[in-house]
Amino acid sequence: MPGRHRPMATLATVAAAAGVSRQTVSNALNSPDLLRPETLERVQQAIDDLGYTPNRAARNLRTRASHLVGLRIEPALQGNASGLMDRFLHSLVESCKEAGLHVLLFAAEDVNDPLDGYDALLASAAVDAFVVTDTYRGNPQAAWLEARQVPFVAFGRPWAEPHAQHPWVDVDGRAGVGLAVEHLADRGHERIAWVGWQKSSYIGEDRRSGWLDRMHQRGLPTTRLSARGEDTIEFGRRAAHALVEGEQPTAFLCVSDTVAMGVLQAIADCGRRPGADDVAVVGFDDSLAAQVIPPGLTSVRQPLEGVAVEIVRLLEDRLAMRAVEHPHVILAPELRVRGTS
Amino acid sequence: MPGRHRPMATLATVAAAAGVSRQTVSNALNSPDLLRPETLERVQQAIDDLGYTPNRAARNLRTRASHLVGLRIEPALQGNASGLMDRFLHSLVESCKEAGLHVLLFAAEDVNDPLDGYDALLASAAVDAFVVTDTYRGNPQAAWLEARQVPFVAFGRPWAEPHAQHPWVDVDGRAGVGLAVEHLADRGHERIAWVGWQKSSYIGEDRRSGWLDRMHQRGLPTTRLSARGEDTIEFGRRAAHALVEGEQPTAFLCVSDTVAMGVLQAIADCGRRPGADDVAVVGFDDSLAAQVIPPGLTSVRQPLEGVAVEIVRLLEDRLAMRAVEHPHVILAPELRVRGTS
DNA sequence: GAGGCGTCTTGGAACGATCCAGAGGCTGCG
DNA sequence: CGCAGCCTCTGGATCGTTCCAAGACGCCTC
Repeated sequence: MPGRHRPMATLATVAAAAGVSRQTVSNALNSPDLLRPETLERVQQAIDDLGYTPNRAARNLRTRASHLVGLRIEPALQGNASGLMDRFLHSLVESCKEAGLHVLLFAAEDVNDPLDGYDALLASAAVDAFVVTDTYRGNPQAAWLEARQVPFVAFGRPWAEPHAQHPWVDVDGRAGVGLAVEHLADRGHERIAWVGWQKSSYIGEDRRSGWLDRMHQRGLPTTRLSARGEDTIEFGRRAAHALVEGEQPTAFLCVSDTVAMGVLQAIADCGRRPGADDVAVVGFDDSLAAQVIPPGLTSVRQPLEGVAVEIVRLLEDRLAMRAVEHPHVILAPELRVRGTS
Repeated sequence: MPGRHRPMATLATVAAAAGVSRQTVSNALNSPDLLRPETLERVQQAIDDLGYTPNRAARNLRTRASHLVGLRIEPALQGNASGLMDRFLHSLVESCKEAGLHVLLFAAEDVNDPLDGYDALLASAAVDAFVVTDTYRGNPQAAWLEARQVPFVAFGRPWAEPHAQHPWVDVDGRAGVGLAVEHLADRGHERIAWVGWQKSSYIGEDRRSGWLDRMHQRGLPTTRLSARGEDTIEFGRRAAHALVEGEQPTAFLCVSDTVAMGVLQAIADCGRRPGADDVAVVGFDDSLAAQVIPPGLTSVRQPLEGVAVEIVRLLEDRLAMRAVEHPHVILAPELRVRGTS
């Protein structure tokens, strides 16, 4: 690194300038109430004059804390995750800032190993904690991190082990879909179809249960109104065509915006226009595409800003070693109503 | 931070275990060729046995380098930037990993101050370098950072000062649009309209020049075939309607996917189908929406992976204080052909 | 066999902060 | 007046690594 114009000020420099000892300067920063006001001001003056900022590395070494939070960045998925991650990341960085933390991104050597990458950062004490995001495919990370007593918070429930004790924050997909059912039913729709993911997807089944339960609650039919498949446009299209040939639903509730795009195509194939012509479509994720496609896709929006806030809150508890009784937060999404419904 | 099960191994621990001095262990890691093979192996064995990893903070303190690269994350924009950032970030993290660097995200207190946030990280020696991304609105950061001799690389040319000497990497928007003109002309289109951003946008004018020049080169008309406005769907729609009423272009070349979405809507308004019906549309950015909207929007794709690689390469030069003669890289985008053309 | 050289190894110092124990001045109480 | 106790401030030690200068050792040469 090229040298600075002035040699960087240190505690000792400031101490000399203020005519006090190093420790006094340190106290001025970390426990100002220990100083006599007069001394404090003198030290402050010296700090300002010299433009002093504590050296991170030295502080980290001594306090054994880096105030960095590691986040493993997953390969950009083609579909739904893209765009979501953007929003989440920004909120997370913002929330971390409030807490005096920074976000350190890292990537795995081996993408398929969900543990890869964590170890290295941990062993070198480069980060204090982690935010774990890809819990949807099981969460070996949680067990691994917990065994090592590493502070971390997961975005996403431990579906496979519902009683896991580690802190997590998640979005109530089920409630979100429930909202959508309400919305559609209020507009007079009765045959509301579900276009979802495979049974093996915990998240997919959670969202589906929101549809199923609310439909039953309102006394609406669900038989032969449900399709399941992968998260692709193509699947959405095929599923919609099949459903139309069957029970002729008037509304399609989709597990993701990607699938919803396929459904929209299928409707266009039939020469009908969603929103008008008595056909409604609702997606999930409020992706950019949902906002952009005419006439605007109604979609369930995840409160990622809130998720970030809660994650950081739990992280702070954990870092401060405050025991929290039930460190689990489920946030309700909201419905963004647009032209397709 | 909660204590580990075993107290973390240190250089001294390893040295004791291997029966050598601290320095020898350090050499085993940093300049293994200084050691006799036999000694090296013994040390290696001890390192493996104890699961030793050098402590980052201590190393940072001693070497005055953090191997962290700061990236200021901007508020998620509604439009084109979203999704792009995702792709870029991932590539950057990946490239940084190759170089032994990590990416540290930070946010500004005051979003409107382009310098905010850099100072704090710099003064505390938390990062070694920066990647600066928002050069499109002028780049006071570049001047500021350069004055402080801080290593950094910009993503985006210094439009306002073309001869600035700091390293930067950019995408050749002009060439990308040129590609699109070729593509459309090859398909027989002659009246190809430009739907772009305001004259005040450097990037917008750069892209437009690609259209203008290539059109002239091929002897195609451009008068009354150009519209300029803001980056919204609504503008795209209005502009397309106006153009259709005028010169009746058969193809629309758009400065962004967002604008292109508006153009697509306008075409649908007229009851025609892009791709079929002799109307073509091309966008810019290859956003998620472009991939998802039927029948697929042809779009210019920025080589963000390549951008990240080049940025890190320049960053390494800079960090190693290697003088590079002309530290500027312009990468060519490619055209993703889809249904709309 | 002494001197010189190269290879390998060593202990001490330094990076810049915080922790710790204790010194000095002041007040208040017996 | 003496002493405990509080407040304020100090100097030394420490975190774990790398830099530095010098020591130990073996080998070659004269």
